[in-house]
Amino acid sequence: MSATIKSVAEYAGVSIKTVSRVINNEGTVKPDTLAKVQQAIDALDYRPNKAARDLAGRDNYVLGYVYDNPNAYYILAMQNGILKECRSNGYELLIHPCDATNPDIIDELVNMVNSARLAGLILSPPLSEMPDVLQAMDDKGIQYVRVLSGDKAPDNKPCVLVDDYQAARQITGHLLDQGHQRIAFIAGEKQHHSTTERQRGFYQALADHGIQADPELVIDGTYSFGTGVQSIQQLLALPEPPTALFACNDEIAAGALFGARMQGVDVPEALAIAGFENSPFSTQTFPPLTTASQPTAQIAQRATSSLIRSLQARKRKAENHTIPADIFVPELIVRESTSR
Amino acid sequence: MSATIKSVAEYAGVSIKTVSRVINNEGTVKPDTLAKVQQAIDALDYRPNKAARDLAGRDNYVLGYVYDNPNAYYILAMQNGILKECRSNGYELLIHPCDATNPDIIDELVNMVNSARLAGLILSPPLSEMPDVLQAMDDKGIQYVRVLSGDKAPDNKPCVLVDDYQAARQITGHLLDQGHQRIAFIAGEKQHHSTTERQRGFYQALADHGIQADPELVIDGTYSFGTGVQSIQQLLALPEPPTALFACNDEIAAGALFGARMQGVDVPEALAIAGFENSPFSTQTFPPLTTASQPTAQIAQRATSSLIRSLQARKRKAENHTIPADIFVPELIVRESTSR
DNA sequence: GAGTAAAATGACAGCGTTGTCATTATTATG
DNA sequence: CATAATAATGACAACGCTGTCATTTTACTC
Repeated sequence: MSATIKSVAEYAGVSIKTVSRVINNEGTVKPDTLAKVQQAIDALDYRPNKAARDLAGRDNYVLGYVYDNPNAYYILAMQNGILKECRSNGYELLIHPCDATNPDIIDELVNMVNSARLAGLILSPPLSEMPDVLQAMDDKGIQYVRVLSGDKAPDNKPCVLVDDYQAARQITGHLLDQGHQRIAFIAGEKQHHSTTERQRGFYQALADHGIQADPELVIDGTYSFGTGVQSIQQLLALPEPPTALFACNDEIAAGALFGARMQGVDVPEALAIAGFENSPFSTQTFPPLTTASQPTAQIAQRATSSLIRSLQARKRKAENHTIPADIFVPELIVRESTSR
Repeated sequence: MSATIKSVAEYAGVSIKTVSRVINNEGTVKPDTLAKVQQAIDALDYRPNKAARDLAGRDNYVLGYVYDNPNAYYILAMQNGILKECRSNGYELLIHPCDATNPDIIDELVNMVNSARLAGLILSPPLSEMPDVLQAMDDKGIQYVRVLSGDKAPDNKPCVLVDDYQAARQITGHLLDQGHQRIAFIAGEKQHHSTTERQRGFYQALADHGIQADPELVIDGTYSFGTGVQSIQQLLALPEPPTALFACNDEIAAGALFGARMQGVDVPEALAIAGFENSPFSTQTFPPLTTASQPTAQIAQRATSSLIRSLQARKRKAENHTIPADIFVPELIVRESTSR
């Protein structure tokens, strides 16, 4: 039988409430009392019973990860990062897949948070970028942290930023450095900020080099292999086809690579291709794809840690405890698909 | 405020204990009482409070899903299926990614089960196929359910079977029906039973048609795009190359498709290619891949339900409550990659 | 050193469920 | 039809913790 708060209290010669104060860092315990209790906790190898805490306390020590994103690798990496941080802080994770296009999505989320008594929510794109969802969470007083694309926080609510703009600028810059002048861009879903940010970075890099973007070379699509295949056909059929392509993600890039091969166009000799996201398969294409790597698990971990800290701060009524937003810049990974 | 067992009891006009009996499937409730309670539960949208159950009861209502599988789609599908069943039974899910090649894996698992007080474990390949892991679980009295490849249960401990053998036989049969005689096979990791079962099905189908398998046409590899690319080069370089290929999964098939194109070999005209698993990208290759679809989420759901039932049975001391193993046969999906 | 404010500690009632055991309704038996 | 055996239901005390509020101890003032 494992130790309970009662046995710790007896061992330390204090009341259970004092032990409770110690384990919750309430800070109103005298240093020598605290030492006694700490020692008792260590001696008995006491670990608070989560079920009892949840039942007795106001909040549950459970965080929620809500996602709707077709990219399984991304979700899993997020999940792993969140999990890691949850574990080291005694929190548990509730996973909730959902459909962001569902008109009742807001009710669904509010319901879930209430019925599972979640302490807070971790939101990734596209949910983290839906104003009405965020508004509803604010209205209901539900704590959350967002992972979103951008180079500065849109407001002062907790978020972790992924600077797709900067990374896209670097990738495009890399292509330009290789001597390319006609560079095509294939976009993903416009609802994802990542797409617009990457596109913004693309344009900025061209501007940096004094190059006027050719609208014919910019194609809208979805984050899919199919988009890559179709778009590259369209691009190669142009009177003056591009010599390089920046695809909004690796799946599009892989599709474009496939499409180019189908038309007998050599990569990278006749066409350089860069992707984004550093998906596992980006090393398995022939040639391997130049891409940008976002440390998704690390981003998730940071987001979770920031959520937990703000949760604890709120509990101690430390009102204006603002946590500065972290920014991650995906790192350029050069592989053979853009060799000279 | 969400409904409690007390409000359900009042609504149904019974005692809270009777409601408890209903939600725990204790089976000693009269049919019409049960109906009344069920209706009250539905009307009030009651969901048992996990913390209270955990605290009051002996076991925790938490299941664990332990996985080590490179295929993100598979994991996510499993997870969704498990989650669905967990939710409808008031269980929670603890996700635990791990590395099956880690020598301390067994300690890691036992530790995790104990410290999180898990009620049971859901194991998928390759963990579900590691005898020492299973042995350790048995020794420690940890309940589990396995998802594994096979056409009959290897023992009488709970499992859900995926009949890769039968499905592989069907795919190979489909290729044979198209008139192919020289059919190649590319295998995945031999540690995965799915590989050996699929290979067995392949051989059986050939034997069914009185064809002797040519060892030159059978290549060992890993479940990866790269294996596909390399293997197909090797196969096409043969004096008498195959006219059809059965790849052990879609990733290999996609690689083979890519490799064939690179060599100027048309698919399906000069080479028919079939994969396995019905991965999301199998519709996005050109041409789309013939494959076999395992309803992974459904399999996971069934496995979870079987675990939960056996957990409840054990609780009621119903000693020899054996649940027959479910068998799922993946379904053949014919697409253009094997058209005549 | 008395009086007061503030800090530290404790007593005790829940939280929502399950387990135990007592009670009541139903069925089977002679 | 009475009685025993069994099935169905209920009353109530835990489970281990936190919140509230009362009480005690300490620090500070004049």
